[in-house]
Amino acid sequence: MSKKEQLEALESAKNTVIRSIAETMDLYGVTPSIGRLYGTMYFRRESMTLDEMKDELGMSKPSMSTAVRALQEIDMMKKTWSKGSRKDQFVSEKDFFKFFFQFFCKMWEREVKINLDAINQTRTEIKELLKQNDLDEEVREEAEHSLKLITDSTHYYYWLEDLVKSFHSGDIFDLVPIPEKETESE
Amino acid sequence: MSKKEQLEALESAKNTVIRSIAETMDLYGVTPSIGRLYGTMYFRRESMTLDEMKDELGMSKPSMSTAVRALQEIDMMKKTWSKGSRKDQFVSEKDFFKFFFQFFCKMWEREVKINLDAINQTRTEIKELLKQNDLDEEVREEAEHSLKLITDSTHYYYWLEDLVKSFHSGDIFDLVPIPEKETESE
DNA sequence: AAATTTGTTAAATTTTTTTTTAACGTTTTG
DNA sequence: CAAAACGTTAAAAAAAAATTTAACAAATTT
Repeated sequence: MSKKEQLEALESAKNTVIRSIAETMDLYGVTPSIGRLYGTMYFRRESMTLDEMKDELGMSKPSMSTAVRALQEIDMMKKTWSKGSRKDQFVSEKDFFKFFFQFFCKMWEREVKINLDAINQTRTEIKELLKQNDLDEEVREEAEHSLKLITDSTHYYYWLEDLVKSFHSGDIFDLVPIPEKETESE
Repeated sequence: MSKKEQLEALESAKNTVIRSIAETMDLYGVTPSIGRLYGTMYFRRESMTLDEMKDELGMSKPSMSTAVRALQEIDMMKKTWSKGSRKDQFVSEKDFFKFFFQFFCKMWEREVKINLDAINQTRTEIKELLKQNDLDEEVREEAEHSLKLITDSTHYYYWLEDLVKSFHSGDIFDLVPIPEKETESE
């Protein structure tokens, strides 16, 4: 078996994982191309430049530029200080735990903030409406139902906030411990 | 203030929350239209038919049909047995806790399964390659690196599996308790 | 059994998103 | 300081996704 064939066998084996990573990354809101880029870089020890990426994936440089930015936004890629080269260098985040916590905390915090803001505003408005003394009975009943519904839902958002805290603090590992190594990330 | 104006004020107040729900639901992989449908139905006490939905949102019936299916897939909507009507009736899931657990458990289980399957296959292939006695040194080193990388990553997937278990069992509530009511869901 | 209702699938259209090519501004190098 | 390299933005093209209209199949009613 020639060296070339050996390399091809290795590449083929790695591609299975690259594809599965790209496939499941749709859950993190990235496109298949971006997922493929991450999967490719996941196996790299050294950093890559935009030009290397575009050659590797057979895509344009602006696409790589935007893909890299998208991956940086969800903390799956970091710009690393270029040694000799004047080009930007990037490395993939290989610690899935780190990624997991950063991603979901950010996601849930956004969900809590946007919805609690809206709920608070709506609650104020409904309470204002309920003050009206000429309020139609049907409207009042409807308004009270809506008010109760969103007020109840705040419990969920507060709970989500607490969950994020337990992720940030690392308390989650008391409940679900990490089997071995990789504990000392971040 | 006329009854009509009162109703409009209430609708306007509710719309703030409907919009915020629709906005954050992109995190759950649904389109804005589907998010708006869910937000609309969230405030409804009674079930809705496809025709009522299409009138309410000003969209076509096939769109409602597919939207409802998408929401059912992420457990945000249920078909409810029609009383008098022969049309299908649907109600939104209003318990966000229930939704949260069903959604993320399903999501994470899928991620674990797809990636562990791929990793196992790739591990077998790389180990097979490493058995070759005429293996080029550079290829061997590269193969061993890849093998170590994916083997380490299994710890993450096993941990994710455990996390899902603690969600399913309810153990998560020992760590992050629910403030008040809504505890007895599912 | 014919006609109607209901939900879904199929095809066509529209809209949105992704990707590329071209152009630009900044920095570096000679 | 001119020329080249680099990353990004802008505009155009291509691809993908969402939406609608049309057609269909199953069930129900008359």
